[in-house]
Amino acid sequence: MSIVDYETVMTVAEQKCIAAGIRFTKRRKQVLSVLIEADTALSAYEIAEKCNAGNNSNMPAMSVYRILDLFQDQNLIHKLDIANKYVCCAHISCSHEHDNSQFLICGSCRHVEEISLSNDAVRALQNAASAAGFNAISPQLEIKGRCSRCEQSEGHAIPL
Amino acid sequence: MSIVDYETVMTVAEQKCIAAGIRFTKRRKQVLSVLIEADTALSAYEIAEKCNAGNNSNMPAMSVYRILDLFQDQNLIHKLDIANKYVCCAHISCSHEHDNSQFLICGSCRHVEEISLSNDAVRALQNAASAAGFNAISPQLEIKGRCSRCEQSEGHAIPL
DNA sequence: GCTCCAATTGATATATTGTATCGATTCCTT
DNA sequence: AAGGAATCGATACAATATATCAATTGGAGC
Repeated sequence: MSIVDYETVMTVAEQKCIAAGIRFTKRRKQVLSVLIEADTALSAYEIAEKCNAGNNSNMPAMSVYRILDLFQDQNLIHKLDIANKYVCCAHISCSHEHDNSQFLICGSCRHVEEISLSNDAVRALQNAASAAGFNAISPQLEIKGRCSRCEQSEGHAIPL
Repeated sequence: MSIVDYETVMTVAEQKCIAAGIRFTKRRKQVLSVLIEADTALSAYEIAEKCNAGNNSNMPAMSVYRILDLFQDQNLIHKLDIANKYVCCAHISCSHEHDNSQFLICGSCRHVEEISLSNDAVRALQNAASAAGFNAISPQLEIKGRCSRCEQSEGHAIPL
């Protein structure tokens, strides 16, 4: 994140929560705020730490997990299963709906790009899955890789 | 697994280990054996349990992790990062080399299919990655879904 | 404003997955 | 048989995640 306007995202998030009949509390604002400002994926415990950095706040990891679950239900954030980390949805403030998400995750610096695959590519995956007896596949795809920054500093020494 | 001939796989694995200058010990045979006979992905601790079921064997989880690392280096097994579970490579006894692997993972029953994507599909993914600044992507792709068996018994009630 | 109820949070315990470390043992080479 | 590397045993601990139940908060209706 950090490309998108902070205020816009917070506002849209609040509206989404209200529309869903849940509260956009101080705790929840804190968590979302941390994720918006992060430029990498964060673990639940890292989010808790950042919430507690400096302030007099005391955010237990437990609460973070609860809030993360809730935000996932609202499609405000995504969990990256291959990294056990969480990112803010890059499309919160877009007007159009996104019913699928693809992520590129840098194995070195954990930087994450949320991309959009072509319909052809998605269809090719779905066809391959169907052929193997999986008609339903997850709308979320996670691809591990190495971002150009890390590739330059590391070369090809470290395998993916 | 369990489609492929048990003996063949064990023999090939032993040869691979010898060729790599490492031993194919009793412990290692036990672990590989469990993975060959499993029809789902297993966690390290599940593997340890299965090794210890019935027998007088005492396989510590620690040893399982060590052995899993070693087998991964030899490309005999794969770790499914989105599930934190391990599967036997479906191509151990194939003669040709496999430098990439794609997995379909059933979120309900954990059944795993190791598939081969078309070159076109792989290229489409790589192009999308490059466009986002990731020139190097992992040769392993994991796709969550629901196998036809579970789809029939569950319907579409449970989201992916 | 007050009350009641549901939503939210606090607090603690515990499960699951994985890594670090170091000494003991095994096994191959010479 | 001895030396040394590979393997294993044992213990500790870190990181991620879930379960549970009591306490608190915040609105809706009176």
